[in-house]
Amino acid sequence: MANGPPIVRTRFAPSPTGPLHIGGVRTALFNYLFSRHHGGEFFLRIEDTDRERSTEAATQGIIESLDWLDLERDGQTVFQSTRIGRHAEVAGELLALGRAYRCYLSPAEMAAEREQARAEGRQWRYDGRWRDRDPAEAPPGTKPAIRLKAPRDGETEIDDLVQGTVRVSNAELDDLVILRGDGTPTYNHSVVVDDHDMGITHVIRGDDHLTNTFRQAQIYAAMGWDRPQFAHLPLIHGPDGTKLSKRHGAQFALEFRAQGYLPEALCNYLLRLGWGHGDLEVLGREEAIRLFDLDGVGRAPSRMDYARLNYLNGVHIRQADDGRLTREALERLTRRPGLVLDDAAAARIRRLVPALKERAKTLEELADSAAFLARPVPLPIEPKAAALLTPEARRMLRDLAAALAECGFTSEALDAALRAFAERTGRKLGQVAQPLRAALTGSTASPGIDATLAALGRDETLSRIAAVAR
RNA sequence: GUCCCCUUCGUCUAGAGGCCCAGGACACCAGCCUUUCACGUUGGUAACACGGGUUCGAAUCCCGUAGGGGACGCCA
Repeated sequence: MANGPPIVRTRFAPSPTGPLHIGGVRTALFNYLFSRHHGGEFFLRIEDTDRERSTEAATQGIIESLDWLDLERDGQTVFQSTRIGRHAEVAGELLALGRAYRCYLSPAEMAAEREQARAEGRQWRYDGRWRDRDPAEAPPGTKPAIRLKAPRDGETEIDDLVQGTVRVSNAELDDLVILRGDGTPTYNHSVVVDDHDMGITHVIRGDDHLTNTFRQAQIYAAMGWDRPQFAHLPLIHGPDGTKLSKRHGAQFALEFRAQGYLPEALCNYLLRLGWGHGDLEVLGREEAIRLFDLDGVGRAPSRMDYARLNYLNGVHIRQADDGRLTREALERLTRRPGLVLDDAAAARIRRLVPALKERAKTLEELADSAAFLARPVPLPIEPKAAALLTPEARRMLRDLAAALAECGFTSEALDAALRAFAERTGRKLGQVAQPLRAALTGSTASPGIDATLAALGRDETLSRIAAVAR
């Protein structure tokens, strides 16, 4: 490829006013995948011009979220607040060009008019009263805002890569403020200036920005700048079709992490939510980059389906590296009371993870199912498990312990030993395995009993049996 | 209220005029596998919002209706 600017340059531009929302994650993901698919670049820009609501903690949370999801950025993070001088400069150019003007209508007056209009059931729209008025008539002491001289006739049209051609009559759009009375830029203005200066070629964002795009298009036009391509992604709703909220479940990236979702599973889920490629359901990062494009994105909003996310998380857990899963389980278990996480326990967990991961939907479940391996004797026994430990079963376990003391502790040898013991004592395998499982795990559910025994090792096994045997 | 957008199984989607009395996946139900729980596997229930056109033929094109969403700030 020759030198020169990349064909594709995208950005994710959140405002740091709270945790990164699942909708934002998907926007970031699509921007990332699109740029990577086309061999382009992906930037992060923090839109922190609202000093009141922006926080450093939120910025850190966004970065931490993106890092967790492995959405790697190019270049330095851009902080919009550092660019307000440039925003003002462009506003000045617009003024000089005669494409903008000072408006002395005070915010208080405007609010009053708006209130009045609402009371009368009308929509208030700025009438452009300061467009051609002599600034000499300005009321003293009012700091003017700068408004764009928006076209009044015709229509503004955008060719959206997802939504198709959308147009609106210019009569619907009033002269928007680009610079406030205090000299700070408004959102629509700073976005345009930054996207232009950063050389952004594709603006991929939530559908809630679609109508902003018309106003932004007018700024591009006034400055004589080329517009980037736009792609507006449909929003994500809660399972019931209403706005996703706390009562539906996790909604922030780091909440999903805390609940034990793998980043690749969340990305897989979000990718397939609102995008499809034939019958493909399970995709890793490489494949996603290879196949993703905007023409596969649907136009209708979609609902969050936690059950499906659980399924995909299970699939990715089963595909995940055992060492990684062991570390995850261990880390989660250190936060739980009543466990002894010494080297021996860690080794037991490491041995059983290959079997445990087959049945876990989340890392929390994985940790749950591994916890018994780190529990000191005597184990707490669940009621259903206790019911299996009848006097007869306890006597059987005493005899079984003798057999196990002689046995090699590999799954194969243990399986053979158990079958032999069952046959010799005239029991079905289940009649041996279930009480044994109860004694070893305190539960009625665990991986195969042979693998469980092998993971525990001889000493721990015999000690656990001794605690309940008669 | 005004403007813009959307509408295939409960959910995510495949489908770009005949391959579709609509395919896949999750969820759900039943069977199989089995030492438990999972996994896996086999089968099943289940959708083109509605009404008009256009066409030999429409889930696919057009128009209406209904429903849903978004935007209407000197917030982002």
